[in-house]
This record gives sequence, C-alpha cells and structure tokens, in this order.
Amino acid sequence: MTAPKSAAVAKPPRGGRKEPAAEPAPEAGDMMMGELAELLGYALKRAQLRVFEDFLQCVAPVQLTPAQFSVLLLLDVNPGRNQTEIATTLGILRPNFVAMLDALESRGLCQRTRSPSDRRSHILMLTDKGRATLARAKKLVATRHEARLSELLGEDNRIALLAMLGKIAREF
Amino acid sequence: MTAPKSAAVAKPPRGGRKEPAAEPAPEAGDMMMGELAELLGYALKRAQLRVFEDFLQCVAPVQLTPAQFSVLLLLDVNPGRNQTEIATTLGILRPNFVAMLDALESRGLCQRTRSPSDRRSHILMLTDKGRATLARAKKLVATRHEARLSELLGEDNRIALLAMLGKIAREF
DNA sequence: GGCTATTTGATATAGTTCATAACAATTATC
DNA sequence: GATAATTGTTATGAACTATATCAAATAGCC
Repeated sequence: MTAPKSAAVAKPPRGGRKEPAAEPAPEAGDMMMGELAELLGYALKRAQLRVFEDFLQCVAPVQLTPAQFSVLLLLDVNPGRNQTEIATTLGILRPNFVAMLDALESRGLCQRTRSPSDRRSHILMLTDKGRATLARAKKLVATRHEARLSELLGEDNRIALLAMLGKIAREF
Repeated sequence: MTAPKSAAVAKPPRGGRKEPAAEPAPEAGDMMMGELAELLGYALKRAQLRVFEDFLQCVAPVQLTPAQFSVLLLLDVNPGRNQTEIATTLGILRPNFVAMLDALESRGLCQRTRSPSDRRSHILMLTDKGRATLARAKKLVATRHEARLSELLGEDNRIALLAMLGKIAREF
C-alpha cells in the first residue's frame, strides 16, 4: 500500500556541475512520506512546479513565462478582445493583467488600441513580432517540453491526464 | 476618513446577482481556447488551484493550509527529525520553514526540542493537540475532499492520476 | 589540542504572485 | 439628465518564494 516501487533517486548524470536548483530532498533518503503520497493536492502541486520549471527552461530562448505564453496563445486565436475578457478567461485579475500587458507591449509583442465602439476598452492584438515569437515558442514547447512529457507518460496517458485535469478544473 | 461618494463600493444587488467568486470566465462565453487546451502545464495549474481552494474550504474547521497539513502529516510519521530534514523533504526552504513552524508551535500543534546529540538542531514532534488536530483534519480531507475527488474521477482514475503526477514530479 | 570548514536554525531582505479598494473616463440605464 | 455600471489603471497589502548572512555548534583535518 505504501510505495509500489522503490525507484532509485533520479540522479541527473551531469558531471562536474553543482545544481543550485530546488531539490525536493537532497538528504533524508529514508524519510517516510506517509499519507502524503495519497494526497492529490500535494502531487498536483509538485508536478505543476516541475512542469513549470521545465517549461521555463525549454522556452528560455524566447524569454516567455507560462503566463505570458498563455496570453499570446489566447490573443492569437481571439484577436480584438479587450483586457477584461482575456484576463478573466485566464483567471488573471484585471489589475494584475495591466503590468503583464505592459511587459508584452513594451517588447513589441502585442498592441493596445482604443476601441471605436467603446472608448473605455482596449482592443488587443498580436503584432507581427508577437506572432513570430509565439510561433517560435510553440515549436519549442512542442518539441522540447510536451514531447518529453508524452515520452515519459505515454501519449495515451498524457491525453487521459489532460482530460482529468480539465475535469477537475471545470467540474470539481 | 473622507467618504468619497464614488460608487462601486457596496451597492445593493439591483436586478441581477453578480458572483464575486473567482470565476475563470464569467463572461466571454465564446472565447477560443486554442492550443491552451492542450497545454499540460496550464491544465495542471488550473486543477491545482481548484484542488487547493477546495482543500482549504473542507479543512477550514481545523484552520490548516495544505502546506501546514503536509508538515503535520510528515511529523506524525517521522518523529524526531529536525527542521532541515522536514523542510527539504517538502521542498520548503529552511528560512521559510521557520515562520511556518513558529505558527504551528504557537498553536501548540508541534514542539521544538534541542537535540542532545547535536545541539544545533531542533528535534520536531507533534504534541497531543497536534495529533488530535491532524486526526480531525485527516478525517475532513478524506470524507469531504478526497472522497469527492474520487467520486468525480472514479477511484481507478484517481489512482492513475496520482501515479502520473508522482511520475512527473520524480522523473521528469 | 587547535584551526578551518560545514551545518543548523534564524533574521533580514528582495522578488513574485495574488487580492482588494479606489479612481477617472466612458457607457448603460432609467 | 441623474445615477449606476464598466474599463483600464494605480496603489497597496498579503502570501509565497528565494538569497545572503549570522551566531552557535559540530565535523574534519593537521
């Protein structure tokens, strides 16, 4: 009931380099995890942190965070939306979305335009540079990040995992 | 204490009822999610946030955060460990673990004792109150939280999900 | 033994994320 | 036309995360 497999500690076979990265447990090899191993929330958080960490590393050449990437993705498929719509769709509060957009716009990746029909709101659009950056980021994510996840889990399992996570987020 | 007559402070719900809860997308019902629906990291984060939110609510009677609950769980199964061991096992940095322990200890849930063999380190143990609180929390988590998760996904799927998340955290 | 290096808990501090209140400009509603 | 609501924005605070540093204690080395 405890650990079905006592897999050895995954040791990165890098030679000669010290890793300052956040290791879960560099020592304490014989620590009992107890019911922590059954806690879905704990497993979710740990997996999410690891996936984000890897995402950041894979997409480093284009300097995009997961949140920024999600904004570009959404702007690409939903041109002409305003800040409130994009932000709330991503679960970002409007005040916090302002600085995010400032960063993207100052890098020339997207663009705010006053709506002629409602001059309060800003129409959001990707620039050409934004589309190019997104395309490059997409390729990095697909080939370096998601591909390795699919390899680790198996493609069928990756799809099943995606479905379950979506169900939790939507229906729980 | 000037009372500006600016509206939008506390208005009586006139007409319809708005939900101030953190809804992903209260409006924008026809938003295209694009490849966001395929991003495992995005699904992970959304699911994790939802699960933690529910955890907090379910375990509210004992006033424990997910992080605090994980500490108590670990202390219960690993009595006599020091702060560094517990913290690093949970992925918590030692400096940040100090305040966490302060909070738990000030509530009488756990206890620091100077180790006789190594007087630098603090031996950590649950108090009787800590064990009682943990037992109550466990019951709340099992019956209110995990049970509903199992019901939503199906028990077999919940186990499979747990396994995949663990694999990601350990091997990815 | 004595000197240096390391470890442990702790403090200070800064960065990041997340959340709420409030405001000016604009639009909607009655 | 007066009042209410919305949009983007600023300010601000809480919570979480990360790094440097410190005193006390221990380990390691000669």
